[in-house]
Amino acid sequence: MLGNWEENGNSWSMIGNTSMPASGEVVAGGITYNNALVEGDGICNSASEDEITEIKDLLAEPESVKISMDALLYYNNGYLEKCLGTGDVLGNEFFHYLCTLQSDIPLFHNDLVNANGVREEDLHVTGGLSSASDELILDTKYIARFPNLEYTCEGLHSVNFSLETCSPGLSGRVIDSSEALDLSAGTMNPVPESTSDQNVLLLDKLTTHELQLAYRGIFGLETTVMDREWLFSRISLGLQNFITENGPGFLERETSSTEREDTHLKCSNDSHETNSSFESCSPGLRERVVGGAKALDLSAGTINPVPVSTSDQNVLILDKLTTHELQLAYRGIFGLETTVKDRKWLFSRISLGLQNFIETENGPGFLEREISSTRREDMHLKCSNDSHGKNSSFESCSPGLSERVTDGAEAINLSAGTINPVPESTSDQYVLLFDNMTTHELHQAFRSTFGLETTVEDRKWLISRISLGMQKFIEAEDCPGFLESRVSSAKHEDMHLRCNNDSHGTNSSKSCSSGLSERVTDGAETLDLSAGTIPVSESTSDQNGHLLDKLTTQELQYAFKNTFGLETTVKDRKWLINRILNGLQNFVEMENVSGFSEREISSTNHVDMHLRCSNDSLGTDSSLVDTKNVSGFSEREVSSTKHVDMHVRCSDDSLGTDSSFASVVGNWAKPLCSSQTDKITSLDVYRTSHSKVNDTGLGLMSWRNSGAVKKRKRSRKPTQGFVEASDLKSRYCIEKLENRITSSKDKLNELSNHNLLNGVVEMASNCKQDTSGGSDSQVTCGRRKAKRFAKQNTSVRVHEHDPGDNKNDRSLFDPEHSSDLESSHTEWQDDMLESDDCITTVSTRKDLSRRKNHRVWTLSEVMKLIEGVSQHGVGRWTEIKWLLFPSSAHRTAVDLKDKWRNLLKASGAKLKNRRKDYIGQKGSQPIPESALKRVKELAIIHPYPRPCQSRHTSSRTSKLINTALQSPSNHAATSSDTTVCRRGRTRRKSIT
DNA sequence: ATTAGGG
DNA sequence: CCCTAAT
Repeated sequence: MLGNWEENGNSWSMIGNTSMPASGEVVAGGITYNNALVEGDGICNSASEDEITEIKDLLAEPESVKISMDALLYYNNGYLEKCLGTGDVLGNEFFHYLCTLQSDIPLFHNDLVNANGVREEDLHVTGGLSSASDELILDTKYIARFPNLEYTCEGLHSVNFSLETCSPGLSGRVIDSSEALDLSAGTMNPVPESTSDQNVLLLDKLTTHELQLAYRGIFGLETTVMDREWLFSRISLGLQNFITENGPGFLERETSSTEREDTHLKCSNDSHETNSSFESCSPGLRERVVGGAKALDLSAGTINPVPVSTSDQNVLILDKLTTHELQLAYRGIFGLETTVKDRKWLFSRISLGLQNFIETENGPGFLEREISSTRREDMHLKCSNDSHGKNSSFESCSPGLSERVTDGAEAINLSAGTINPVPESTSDQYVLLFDNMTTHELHQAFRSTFGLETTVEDRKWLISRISLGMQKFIEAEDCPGFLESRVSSAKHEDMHLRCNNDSHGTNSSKSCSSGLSERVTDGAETLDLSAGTIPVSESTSDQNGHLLDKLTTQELQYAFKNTFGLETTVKDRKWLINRILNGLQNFVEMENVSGFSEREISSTNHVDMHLRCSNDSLGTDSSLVDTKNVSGFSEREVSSTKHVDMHVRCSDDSLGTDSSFASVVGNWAKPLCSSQTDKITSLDVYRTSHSKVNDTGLGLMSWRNSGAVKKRKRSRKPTQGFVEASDLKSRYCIEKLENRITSSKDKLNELSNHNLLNGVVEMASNCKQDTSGGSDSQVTCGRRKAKRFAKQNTSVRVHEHDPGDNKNDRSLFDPEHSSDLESSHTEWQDDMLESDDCITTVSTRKDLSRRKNHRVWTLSEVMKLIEGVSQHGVGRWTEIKWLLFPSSAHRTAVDLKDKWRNLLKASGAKLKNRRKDYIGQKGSQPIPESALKRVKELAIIHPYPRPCQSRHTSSRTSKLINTALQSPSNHAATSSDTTVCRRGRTRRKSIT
């Protein structure tokens, strides 16, 4: 025993270096730590007394219980299918396992850096445990019991690699310069082909849940996103970052540790051909901010609407993190410690950070993945057709980057194919410039760039970050002035930095401005943030900048605060304008790409926008925009009562015609005169309107400025339908908002002086015309139209809708909401193509109160349900609904439950009186045998009704044990097992 | 508010 | 899919 110590109530004990049995590649001379706790994401920690006790108790159990330890490990490592009865523990609780950890270096706790410069956090198994310790997890023989102490996981030595190689700082750690990544040069993507290829393949083989775990391992964030592509891309990003941070060796280690070299990976470069055409995805996308004074055109043709499901989930994820975890995430992303407690601020920063990764570090390929991650396979987005299947490879995103060498002269090439080609000359000089700066100067530059203090000493990191930041400046600004000012501030006037717009102007201005127009309302101006492509086009920034130019410095500061949530005292107008433009740009992009910002926005302001655009099969673009609760945008600190909830959706018809976009954003920034005060409550106004739009795809912008807005207090709760109609977060926000509004009118008035929002937009909408629709769809469509019409003509009435109406009346809003409010692609598709047309009114209108809304379950829905059950277990219907059907207004938790019940019947899994002749009902879509089989399996793993939750869940472990005991065997659930498991409601009932 | 279960 | 009881 080398020593014990305590920290924060946790005790660490360092024991001798001999207790770890050799098993392959044991680290020579390693030190073995007892009672190390390895968290699910691979972070090592010391075990608390309780945890040690729990594990000890567990080990004291009879042999028969040992399986639960396996289950624990499986669970911890994401092999859910091997983890029995995880239903009860699948919440958000993590389980840790206690182990003996071996390291060849002393290990300290709490971020202390030891003599070797290895911090605890660098023990992180970067690939996620699932890949890092396969053998440990897969083979329980590695779980051996040691006579005198705790569980020892021999396999853990595999974790050691991260000890050896993960490095806190780049500077001293890049070993082989020939291989090393030079952050100053390109920052991104000098990923060796082989590496990324293998990586991708590797990822490909992981289950979705494993991907989620990998995600967690990398980002330290829990994710429930099911979309594999999304996960791929995120994980890839994360790995990419680790590469840059930890040196190139990482991936190889990662790869080899998985022992999956067998597959060859090929990187197809085909995809980058299509990278460039973001604008083709959404040629006319635009968003409008409307309001008292200005219209904000946030349109970004670029980034396509990310399905709300994703962003919802992201938001939920972030939401579930503690503030401290958010701070950690922040650190992970920005490399900066933060003590900011403001969750919203953290949200936004983290979101921005992720966004930046998307934009600048990974190139268009990522975005394509984003797009593809929407699962809108049927959208026929031109821009992603060919490529998203190949999103796997980094180099396809940035062909040639891998060849880049890392000498400073190579410069920062962030262009990654198509995004923002920075003239090399510029970036070259850039890098040289930075190289000549002192660390302190870099700190200053960093501060000026990001508005954040940093104490990071790593020059390369700083340079890369600053470069990234400057890159954004370059994009957003017409330029030279900015760079020059930077230069001079860095006392390097001798170097001329030039921003050669020519080199990238091509892809920006033209495509960006398609359809852009400056809107003037009420003598106000439009802030046009639109950018057809990622880079902020000149025209864009010109326009916006122009607009911003007219603001006073103070107003700019105010806008800055609204945008970033940061107070600034910077007087430099240009800086402010740039930052604001960038920020707004980020908002747009984030909104569309990652959706993270939704949280940020929604938690403060409330603009609930639902944009939909679809093309009919005749090729005529039609658009529908439904705006709800357009109330505000910006000004978080002051108000915190606004909510912006934007959902942009776009779809193309099967003919692949371009989709058009329309959007609305609330008012922005300009203070209202006090007479407009009450208009701040415009969020209470819920108006929609329709109009047909031609294939300009842009023509549907119509809005009312605040003066035209009818104000109305929402005196009642919205109908259920309305509430349901909004997807989860907006729902929450709405409710919150309502509360706040009613409770703090005064504050609102005050706010209105600051003016946040007051616009209401009416958007034209056009019911999708379904040529394929027979009479059925016509009926449906007609119904929908009727509803919309009703809505249109009674916009405000929506709120007056008597909540006491028959519940079924929610259908009045349902379709609207389900199609307009959802942005989940899948959902939308379901709605538009399936559900909508499949809604059948069973009874005639005579029996309105009794009518039955029958929506045929689509196969995709069924699959989602199955996936949901497998993930969350039976009985967590709400959870499943939120996570997998986040935007389906129909498909309530009850529906899911019912459907599952039916699936059980159909699958032949025994549920009560199973009728074999159930089989498929005619008319309904046949469920593939494989799916039914899956259901059957799940029925075994997750007995239905699910077992009652153990009452005594005092400890996580015991909870898990209970769970494991309830389903003793995953390998072969015997009938007796099942019986044991079946102590659900049925049984209780029989007892009663 | 959510779930189980009957209809 | 609806409804209700139970929690």
